[in-house]
This record gives sequence, C-alpha cells and structure tokens, in this order.
Amino acid sequence: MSPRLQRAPGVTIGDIAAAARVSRSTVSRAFTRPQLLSPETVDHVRAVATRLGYVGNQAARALSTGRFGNIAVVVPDIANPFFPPLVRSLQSAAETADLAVFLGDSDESAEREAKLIARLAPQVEGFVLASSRLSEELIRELAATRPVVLVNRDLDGIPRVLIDSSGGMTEAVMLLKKLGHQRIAYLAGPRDSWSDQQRREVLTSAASGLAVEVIEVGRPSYAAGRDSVSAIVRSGATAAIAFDDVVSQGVLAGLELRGISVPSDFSLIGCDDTLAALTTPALTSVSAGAATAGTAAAKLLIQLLEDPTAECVTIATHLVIRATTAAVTDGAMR
Amino acid sequence: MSPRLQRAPGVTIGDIAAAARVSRSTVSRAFTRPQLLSPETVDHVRAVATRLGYVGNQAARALSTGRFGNIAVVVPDIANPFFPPLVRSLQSAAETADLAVFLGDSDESAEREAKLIARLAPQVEGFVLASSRLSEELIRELAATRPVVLVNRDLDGIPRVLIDSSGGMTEAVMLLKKLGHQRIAYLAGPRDSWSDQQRREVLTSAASGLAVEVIEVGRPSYAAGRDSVSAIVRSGATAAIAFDDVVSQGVLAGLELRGISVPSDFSLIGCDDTLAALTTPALTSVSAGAATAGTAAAKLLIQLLEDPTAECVTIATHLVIRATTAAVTDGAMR
DNA sequence: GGCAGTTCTGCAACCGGTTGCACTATCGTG
DNA sequence: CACGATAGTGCAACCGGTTGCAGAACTGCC
Repeated sequence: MSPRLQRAPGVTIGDIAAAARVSRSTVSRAFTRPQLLSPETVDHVRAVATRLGYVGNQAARALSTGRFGNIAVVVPDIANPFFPPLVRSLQSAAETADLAVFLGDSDESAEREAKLIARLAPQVEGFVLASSRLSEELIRELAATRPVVLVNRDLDGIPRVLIDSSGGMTEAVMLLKKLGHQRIAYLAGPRDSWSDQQRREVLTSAASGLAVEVIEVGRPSYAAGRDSVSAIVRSGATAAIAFDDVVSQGVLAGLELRGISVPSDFSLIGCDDTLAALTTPALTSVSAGAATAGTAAAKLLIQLLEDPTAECVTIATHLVIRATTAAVTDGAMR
Repeated sequence: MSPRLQRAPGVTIGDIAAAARVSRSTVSRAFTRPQLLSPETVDHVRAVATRLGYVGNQAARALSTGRFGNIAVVVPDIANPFFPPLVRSLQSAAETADLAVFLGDSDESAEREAKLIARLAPQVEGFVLASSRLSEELIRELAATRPVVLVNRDLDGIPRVLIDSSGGMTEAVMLLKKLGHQRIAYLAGPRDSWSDQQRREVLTSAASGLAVEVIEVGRPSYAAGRDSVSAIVRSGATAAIAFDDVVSQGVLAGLELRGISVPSDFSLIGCDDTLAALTTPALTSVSAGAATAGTAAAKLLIQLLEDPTAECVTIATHLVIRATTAAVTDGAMR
C-alpha cells in the first residue's frame, strides 16, 4: 500500500506541558486565554513553547472549537483581469484577521462551483462568492449553513458587495451627450450577470434623448468584442459603451482593422477599468474598484463571523476619461 | 465574551452509524477501505450517508491521518498577468486529485512570504512557490519539512518547474538578425529573478554579431517600461526584447508618445505571451506557457506526495510572431 | 462433529487541541 | 481565628474521524 505515514513529528502541547512541568490545559490556556493564568506561568510556558518551536495544529484546534481560521473565495475565472485585484486585496485583508484563503476557480460552471463549495465547506468559516453562477436556491441554502458574502450578485437578505455602476454609467452617457453623440451602442455582457443587468438599465434610462442600440456579445472576451464591430457599424452608432474592458479592447482591435480611428471617428468607453491605461489609445472607462470590492468583501465576512447580520455594501463608480472619447465629427462614421 | 459557539450541526459518522445500525468504524471504513466490508454493507452505509447529506469533516480526518488534502500556492503578485493562468491550471489539476488550494500573495515581499508559509504549513501537504522571493536557506529549510515545488527558481535538489526561455529567446534574436537589426536592447527585469538571469545569458550568447545594450528597468511594470523609452532611444537600438509583456506594453505606449511607430521604426518583442494578442499592434512575444507550468507544478507536487524524489521539469518556449517586428528601415530611428 | 481459516464487524484508543468543572492555595474581612 | 471569595491550576471529557486488535459468524475440510 501507500508508504506508512510517518506523522510530522510536530511539537504538541503535551511536549510543552512536560517540559514546562504544567498540565496540557495550562499550555493551551497560555495561548488562548492567558488572563486565566498567572503572568509568570504564561511567560514560562510561552518561552518553553518558543524554545521547542511549537506551532499549533490547526486541524486539532478546528476540531474542538469548530473554527478553522480559513475562508474561501470562489471566482468564475481568475484569469479574467477583473478578479486578480479583488482576490489580492481580499487575501490581504483576510491576512490581517489571521485568516487563510482558499481559492476556487469554477471555470464559469455552476456545477463546478457547487462541487468546489462542497469540498471547501467543511474547512472554512465562510465564503466569498464573486460573480457566482450558482442558482439563487443553492446560494440561499449555503448561506443558511454558514456566512456567505456575494460580490456583484444581488440577493435580498444575503450580505453582498455590489459595484454600483450607475454613477459611472451616467457620467459616461452624459459625456457622450456633451460630445454631441446622438446614437450610441451598448455592447451587452452575459444575461445572467447582475452587473450587466444593472448597466443596461442605468444606461437606457440615462440616455433619454439618445438612440441606444443594444448589441449582445455573449461571453465577454476579446474575440467577442472584435467580432461585434460589424454589428456596431451596421447600427450607425458613433460611440459605444462596452460591458467590460476586455470587450472594449477587442472592439478597439476590430475598429482598427476596419480603419476606423478612435477617438476621431468613433468613441468608446469600457467598464471595470482593469486594462484601461494599457490600451492604445488609453481607454476611457467606468472604474469599478475591484480591489475595493475585495477588501470590502473580506471585511464584511469577518464582521459576519462575529455578528450574523445581513448587510449590503455598495461601491460607487465614476468615469475615468482617457483617450478613446472625443466630440463627434461632422461626417460621423463613413 | 464571544457568543457561545453553536457548532455547525453537521452530520457525523455517529449519526450515520445510528441510522444504519452499524458501528462508527464501519461507517468510516465504508468510505476509506470498502474492500474490508461486505458490498451490501458498503452500499447500505453509503446510501444512508447520502440520504443524510454527509460530508466528512476534513479537520477530524486530518487529525487522525495527518493528511489534510490541501496544498498551497504562493505567488509574489496575483495581479501580475503571468500568475492567474498558472494558478488557474494548478487549481484545476489539484481538483482532480481532490486537493483544495490555498492562495498566498506575498506582495513581492520575502518577509510576508515567510509569514504566509508559516501560517499555511500546519494545514497543507505541500507547497508550490512560484517565483519565490525567499532566501535559498529558508526554502531548503521548508523543503526539508514537507514537499515543495518551485516554479521559475532553480535550486539544485529541490523539485522545480522551469520555463526555459532559451528556445524562444534564441528564435527572437534570430528573427531580429534576419530582419536586419544590428543594435538591440534588452530591457532587464529584477536582478533576483531566475527568469531574468536566464534570459540575459541566453540573449547575450545568442546575439553574437549584434550589439546588445542591457537596460535595467527594475520592477517590471507598465510605468517602468514607458519610462525606459528615453534610455532605449539613447542607446541607438532599432529593436528591443523586454523582460515581460507588461514592460513591453509600457514601451509601446512610450514609443507612441514619442511618435516612433512600431514596427516600421522600431521592433519590439515581449516575454511570457500574457497580453500579447491584446496590444495594438499585437505583440510579438516569447510564449512562456504559464498554464502549462501550473499544471506541471501541480502534477509534480502530487507525485511528490507519494514518492519524495526530487525532479525537475523544463518547459520549452517558442517565439510567437505578431505585428511588432519588421525589417529595419533605412534611416532606422530618427 | 470439530477445527482451522476467512470474512466481516465492533470495541476502544488515539490524533492534538479546548473547556466545564472541581480542587487547592491564598487573601481579605469581621 | 474562622470563613467566604478569588485566583490559579489540573482532571477528564469532548470534537469527529481512523485503525489495531479481537471476536463473531460462516465456510470448508478431515
């Protein structure tokens, strides 16, 4: 069979107890509730522990306390540039609360997401589900079991962090109006994305007086953006707002292929501000503060671990104007 | 104090034992060593377990077996586009071996990396350290304790996955030669990066007959790339190879600012192929196969858990030619 | 019919912590 | 000086699994 497991020969509280000539309980308390012991005892035990290189066994601790000191963050695709900053700041915030972070990548599949969650559930205190693809039912079921924080998913009664695009979207529309555009396109993202739904609504209501053409691009990707250009041209729009920056970048490439130059012939605005400064020309985009959302989600979850009260954090957005927007030219698109 | 912990009311083997009218040992064996039980018992117990929604408690299992079913991957910066694909494929491979993945982001700091590792060590079976900033000594110390796989760090005797840039770098130099460039620049990355050291060496040895100017850009970032353009111009080079794609993108922006057009006035080659297709013009780059490296690292670690034999996996690279390279023009740079 | 050999199952100890409770000094007070 | 309060420590049970060992039931064979 498998080679007989030789346990890691870790130092246990038993060893310390023996070396310090106290009981195991005392060793345990020296770390968890020092106020119950005399200061000398605490010092002594801790000194011995340090000398022996003691590191508490998390599994054993978890077993008796029911606390694991771990949380999990699940994302649909860590390779999508929206998520790394989010995960990064989340892990950083978790670290300050001495929580370790499991990462799950569901590969955009609800099924895999459910599996990951089931696998992780027995060893985490709570979950952060970012842009979850799970059904509302499953999420509520999970949330009944343990603390769950959603990011960009709006389920009443479940703590969530929502990046509210309305501010930035409204500014975006206003800017285009001011620049004289009269017919604009919205390159819409996945139907089941809360962010897309919100952006759609805000855009159409803010765009009174403008003609708005909604073009579905499906899964937001570079290729999808590039391929949507023909539809954009057909729509007669002189400007577009895209579901995210990845799509925008595809659109930029597609426009270039057709010899349509940005921003003189066509204006483009992205969302999320993940790549914005990196495109050529630099993309005007609605900042989404993924990093802020990560921190907020971590804090919310940490707070939730102490006091299970539902809450909703909203993060405001604003427009970052760069080089892909300009006044509409006379001939508009040729 | 803290609200008295109400343990998660999870189903335990005790509950199943009672419901199935067998002992706890039998329940345990139904999952871990079914060959010891009669097939009917196994079926029966499993059926009951499923009906009750049993999920094994990982902490308890870990306590008695010493196996956690978790691994950790530590990266310097998950927001750097090289790492997400790596982490993604690593987690996917780990999943098939039923291992859960902890993610640590050291924020480019050796100290934080050490802290993360200490925090995670008591609950993981092994580590994948990607582009570790840790001292050789600390890494060896850790590796003595438990399985460690390094990515892009070359420590003799420690299992590691190395992305070998020599193939792609050589092709890159050959291409530039063929295009008639005679003076090229290398935009060098962090001194303590193994990848950078390797690229430097390969480049200088492959570039016999060419003048090579090494320009240090320090921490590889968009801004660093953009700001290095003046040094490039000063060097008189007509082409450059950059440490990574992020730097390249910065260089593209910097060149544009100066009105130097790519590739007609200047040729540029990146490394890692992380953003390559997304730039304008699309970047010629040395593919690094971060995703492949992630899978390889996971497999190596999994193998290492069974059979602790040091191994080294090397991943070959090649050049992907896109639109930022062209024959040198007469006037070269103005 | 008796006995050795298998196959299956249960008992009980153990992994390494935590914690309710009991016990013993020690102290302050009347 | 007696007595209750309080502080400090230890005992032992418990968390939820795993596993060595022993015993029961069944088989086959002499």
